[in-house]
Amino acid sequence: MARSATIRDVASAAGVSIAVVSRVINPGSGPVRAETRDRVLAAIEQLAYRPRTAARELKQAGAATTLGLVLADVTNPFFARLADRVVWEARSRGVQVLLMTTQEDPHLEEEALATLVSRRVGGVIATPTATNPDSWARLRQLDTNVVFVDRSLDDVPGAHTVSIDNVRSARQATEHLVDLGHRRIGFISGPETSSTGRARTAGHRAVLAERGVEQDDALVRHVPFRGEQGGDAVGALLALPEPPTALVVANTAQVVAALRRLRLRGTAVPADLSVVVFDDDPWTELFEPALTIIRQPIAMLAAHSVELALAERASAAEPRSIAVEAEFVPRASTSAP
Amino acid sequence: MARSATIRDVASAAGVSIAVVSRVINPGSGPVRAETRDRVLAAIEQLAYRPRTAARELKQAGAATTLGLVLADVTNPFFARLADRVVWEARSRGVQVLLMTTQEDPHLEEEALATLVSRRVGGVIATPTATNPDSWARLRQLDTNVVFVDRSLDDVPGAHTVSIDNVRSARQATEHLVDLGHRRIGFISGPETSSTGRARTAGHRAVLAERGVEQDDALVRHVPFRGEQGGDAVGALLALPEPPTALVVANTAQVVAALRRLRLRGTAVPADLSVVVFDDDPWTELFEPALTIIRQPIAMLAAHSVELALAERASAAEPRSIAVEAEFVPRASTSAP
DNA sequence: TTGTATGCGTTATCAC
DNA sequence: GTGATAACGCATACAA
Repeated sequence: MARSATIRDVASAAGVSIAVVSRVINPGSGPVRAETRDRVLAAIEQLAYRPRTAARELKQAGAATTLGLVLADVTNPFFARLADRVVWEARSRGVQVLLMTTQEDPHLEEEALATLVSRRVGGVIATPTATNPDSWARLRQLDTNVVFVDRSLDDVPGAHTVSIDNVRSARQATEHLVDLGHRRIGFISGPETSSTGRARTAGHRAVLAERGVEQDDALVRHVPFRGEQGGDAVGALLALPEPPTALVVANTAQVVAALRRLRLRGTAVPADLSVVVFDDDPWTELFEPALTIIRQPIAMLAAHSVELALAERASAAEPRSIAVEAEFVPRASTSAP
Repeated sequence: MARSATIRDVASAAGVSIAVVSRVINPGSGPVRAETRDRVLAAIEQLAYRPRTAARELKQAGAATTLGLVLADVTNPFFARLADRVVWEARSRGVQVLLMTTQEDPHLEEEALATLVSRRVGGVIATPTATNPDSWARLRQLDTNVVFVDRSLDDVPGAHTVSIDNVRSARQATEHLVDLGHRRIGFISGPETSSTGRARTAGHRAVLAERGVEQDDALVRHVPFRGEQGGDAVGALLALPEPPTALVVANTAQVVAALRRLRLRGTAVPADLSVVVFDDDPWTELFEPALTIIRQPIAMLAAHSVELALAERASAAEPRSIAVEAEFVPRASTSAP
């Protein structure tokens, strides 16, 4: 309850000036006699003094004690695990993470960015929902590092991007199915406005073309990241006059919804339908049958993101685009048609 | 790149003093002529001015613009969903959330608390790992609201607690199984040092006593929240000379590990073993057989936690202990032995 | 209704 | 080695 100790309290308790205390707190910022330092440290200990972050941030503008993490939805296990790793990486560098969620709502995203601006965070890592050009621009204008992870958006100059090689992973999934003999492959992907959605369908289509498999646009479904439309897409695909014999769920956010629909319909996997999924949760292995998955190297995504977000902010720095390799894990949910 | 606008820039651009700008920014803090306000707002807009949070926090000490959320592990879906709701509740009050994880490591927890102290957060919501008496005390000493959620620890005077009624929920699970005819019920719970672990085993034991079912300490396993010991506990229970015919996994963090072991052993559920689980993830319904669960009202836990964490800090305020009701959801994983 | 001046807790620049 | 002192950006008591 007593007003907490300030640098001044420590100074007078140790019988020195605040300048000396400051030097003790920030080693290397100036000379302090060993004996004096000990006295100061004792006073600090005794008063339980902790320098106020707010004051520090105010003083040294370029601080970077905080990182903004703007996720669509922490409920999604993929994002949750990403958050976990980001927090870990940041902490190991003495940086804290401000977590915000957009629920895929551009308005909320805008709001999040505004507060991030107010806070002058060192950098922001985000799964962008929409191009809020003004907001992102304002952030960049403050010379804040912007890192898009998992997804990315065009039209945001200067933003870094970290994701898996989506074209390649989609290729692997489709190749796997084509090799098994499938010719009609349903593909549920993210919105076409998202780089992720575009890349994954592109990889898929490329393989079909190379293998001479007939393309049918009705088999490719672009589904929003949020909501239950993953289930509807499954329903629509299976209701087709010539339904698919295999399915790739390439929209991480919709995996559970899609599988729930499958279970509900009593569709036998892989007997009636082979399934590959872009998601790696412990439960995908517990699922019956164990699911064939694309495993994203989440720790690596986080490491690169934090690295870029906390980089020395040279405004001229070339925006980087990092693609890490995902792992294809064949399990029991895929078989010959 | 240009140094971002300050209140002074706005003032001179609008041809007024900074005091006026401040009043415009904080409505209700003083009178401003409508016409003047418009001019100021225009300048703010034009300069893309945003007041710096650091400066505000420094000035008004009681601010509460930030909330600390100290979780054991965001990878755990239960905590992830809790985080999601906490962020939501906080945001709706204009408060941001600083996310930190302890990985059940007292040392990391201590570190997290230290930085929270430096930041003078409005309150902290935590799933405490160990009693770091000094750390928690220092926090309370700063008149910071401390809310323990899900678990709680004794020895931390002044801390609020929000959780489900663990005794009651454990009772329901055990009653359900006893009603089905089970007499040997395995019980995997959290550490005995955690209030959660104690309450759940207490509820379990109370029912056995009431129903005249023989108690066997070998059937009750206390397992740490972190690691793979949930699986080992399952193995140990099934290796008993007289193995259980039913199992309650009352350690939310160990649910997946326990089930994985079950799956690995090929134990038939519920034929060989009925299973009740303290966890409500979408996938518990997708699991084969669909799991009988205790559904925790996560949104409510979050709402109460944020409420308490952001409450007016009257240091004399009575520490509150809120218990909300969980829902028992019988599904296919439980049957007569 | 508006403006001036002071302080919040630090860091950093100088003299000493 | 150490100590005054001036910012940092904002809110506010008080004067005008």
